[in-house]
Amino acid sequence: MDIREVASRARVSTATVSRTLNNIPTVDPRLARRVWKVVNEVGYYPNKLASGLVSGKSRVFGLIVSEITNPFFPEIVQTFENLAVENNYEILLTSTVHDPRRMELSVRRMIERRVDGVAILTFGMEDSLIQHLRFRKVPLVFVDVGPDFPGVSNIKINYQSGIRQGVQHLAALGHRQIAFITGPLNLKSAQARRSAFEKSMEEISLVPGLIVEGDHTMEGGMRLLTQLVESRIRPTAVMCSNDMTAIGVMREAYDQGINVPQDLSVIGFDDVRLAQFITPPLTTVRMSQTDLARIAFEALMSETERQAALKGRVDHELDTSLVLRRSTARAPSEIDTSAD
Amino acid sequence: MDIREVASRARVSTATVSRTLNNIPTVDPRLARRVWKVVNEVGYYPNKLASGLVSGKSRVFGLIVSEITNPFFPEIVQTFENLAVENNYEILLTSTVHDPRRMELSVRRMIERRVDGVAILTFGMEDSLIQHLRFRKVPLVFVDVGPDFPGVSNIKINYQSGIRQGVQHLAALGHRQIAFITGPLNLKSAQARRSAFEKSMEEISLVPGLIVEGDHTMEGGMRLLTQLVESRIRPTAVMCSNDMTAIGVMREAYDQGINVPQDLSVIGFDDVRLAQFITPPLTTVRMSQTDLARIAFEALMSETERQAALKGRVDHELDTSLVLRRSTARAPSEIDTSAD
DNA sequence: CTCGCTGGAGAAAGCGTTTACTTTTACCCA
DNA sequence: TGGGTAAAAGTAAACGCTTTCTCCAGCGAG
Repeated sequence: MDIREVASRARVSTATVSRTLNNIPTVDPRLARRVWKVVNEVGYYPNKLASGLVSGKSRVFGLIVSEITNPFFPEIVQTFENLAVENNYEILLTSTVHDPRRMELSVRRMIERRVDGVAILTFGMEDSLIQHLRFRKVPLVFVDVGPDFPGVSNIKINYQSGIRQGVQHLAALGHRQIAFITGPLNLKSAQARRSAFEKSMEEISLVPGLIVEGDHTMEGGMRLLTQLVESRIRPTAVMCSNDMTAIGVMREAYDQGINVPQDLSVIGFDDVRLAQFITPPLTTVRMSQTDLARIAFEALMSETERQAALKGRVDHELDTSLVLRRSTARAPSEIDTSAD
Repeated sequence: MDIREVASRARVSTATVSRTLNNIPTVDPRLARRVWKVVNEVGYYPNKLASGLVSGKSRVFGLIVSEITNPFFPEIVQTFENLAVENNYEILLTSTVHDPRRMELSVRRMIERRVDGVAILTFGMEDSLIQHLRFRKVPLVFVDVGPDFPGVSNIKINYQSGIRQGVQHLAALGHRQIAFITGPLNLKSAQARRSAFEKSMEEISLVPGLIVEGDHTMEGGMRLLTQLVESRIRPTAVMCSNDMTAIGVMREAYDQGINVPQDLSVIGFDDVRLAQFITPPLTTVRMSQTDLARIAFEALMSETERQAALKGRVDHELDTSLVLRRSTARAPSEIDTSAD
């Protein structure tokens, strides 16, 4: 069943069928009705491969993530898909699983399918790969790390705001010894979070002395908690560069009989969905995944719809903010002090 | 840059280029080398829309899930994607979010993109929608609920094996009052799990008296734990129809000061990734998501490659089994008894 | 030496749309 | 009534590949 069949049954040309289906307003309503009737009767579904081929727009957006199983991404993918259906796009989901070969394959797949734009939500993408996409004038959107080129947008995360709130929240609860477990420091985003922590501490005259490098995994969190606990000055609170680390910290604390939050307050980062599911529910800095996805999608849309002439780099902002749950409490030392 | 350009630069015909790219063995190695050289030099990426159009195979598999954010699915999607890249497919991911309109859209999108097969991992798909796909001879694979038609495969889950292990594990720990929180009973899979529980209990002469209907959410688990705890006979262990319910149970137990596993043992179902992340790590019945994905993908592949003539319904089996973690322990009543 | 094969390469016909261009139709005004 | 114009419908040429079919060269056998 193709457009010609529909055309002949509706006694019109294929052009008219095409125009009808695409809601071009110049077609006579009576003809349009005839076309729609046939379309519904025979269950005609236009072939997007064909229309993409001739129109030059596939109506597919690429979405490159590092790992689909990373709890940070499902929410993003879901939101992206919601927006896609709303706007008649499909999404081509690709993961790099931290493998350079897969990264390369990702961009190859995107190009071969002729996507109309790509959101790159993974860190550490080779510049040369990006050039392949730029060379073909594919609209791009990055978070944090986008290169400074026309046609590529960038979503700037405001790490400072949320992390400051976290630090001040802890300080208000009487914590002075606040540790910070960073992410892998080759990641720009991890560096930015650490800097935000340092700055926030210094703002209120606390010294950010207890900073250790983690790796954004639960195992890392577990390992580093034991390390922190054994260190000379033992922290009463620990902030983490992401939620998985915080979850590892809490798990190890539980195993060592350290009570969260009574003995130790912990704050995460990201506000991954499962932060609500653990016990106690994790106080964390939210970087809204749905907002992130929406910004990325809309950046792609507007860049795609825009005529080639005035393509420019557009920056977007995403704020972060603390969400209070139950993994933070008054510092234990406070009580000690008052007991002295 | 298209195939003609490559052909002329390599001084061969487009047919030869096409054959070279598709590894058709009949092309002279010297010509092939010339072609590859040009392909690499100019960075030629064939247009899959065009090749899909003419060959009639898009090399895309559809994957319909209920919600991408449901912790059950990310692992499946990831595995599916891994297999897809290995075999030169793409995946068209679609979620129904429990909305009939989205379901309809899902199948429409699949058809319009001319997918080569669809894995339907969501429950309660309208039969009429499925007909649309069957009508177009799209290979289909279901889990549990596939209709009995040629060309549609079905993955049968063996709920009994894992659930029996769970029950016997609890019994061996001295539990007699074992509750079961079901899923929404309009789901076939939830019914099957309940039946498996009943049967497993009866096998060892325990009465499956404490069965309550849940909804596969954490909130449901929380609500039903309080209900169970207040009931006439209080269970010492509870098995749940899925992990989210179990997590809700554990959370509520924590809030009520009930110690897991000392006061209450809990067993989940699915072995969702985050089951390892909570405290204590959840003992649960594994239904391997990677195996499920692999079976589904391979079913689609073999059905797609198979010549139309001998298409038949193929059934596949997926086993379940208990994975021991730390949410189960000796029944508290045992201790009481021995103290008497 | 010619005939018949065979294997490899090229020519060209689509695949199912969109869209630029052409034709038809209808209407209005001189 | 005729000609001009604008709007709507139709014609047909792409889009970038695959694949069938044709062609040609080379080779062995009669």
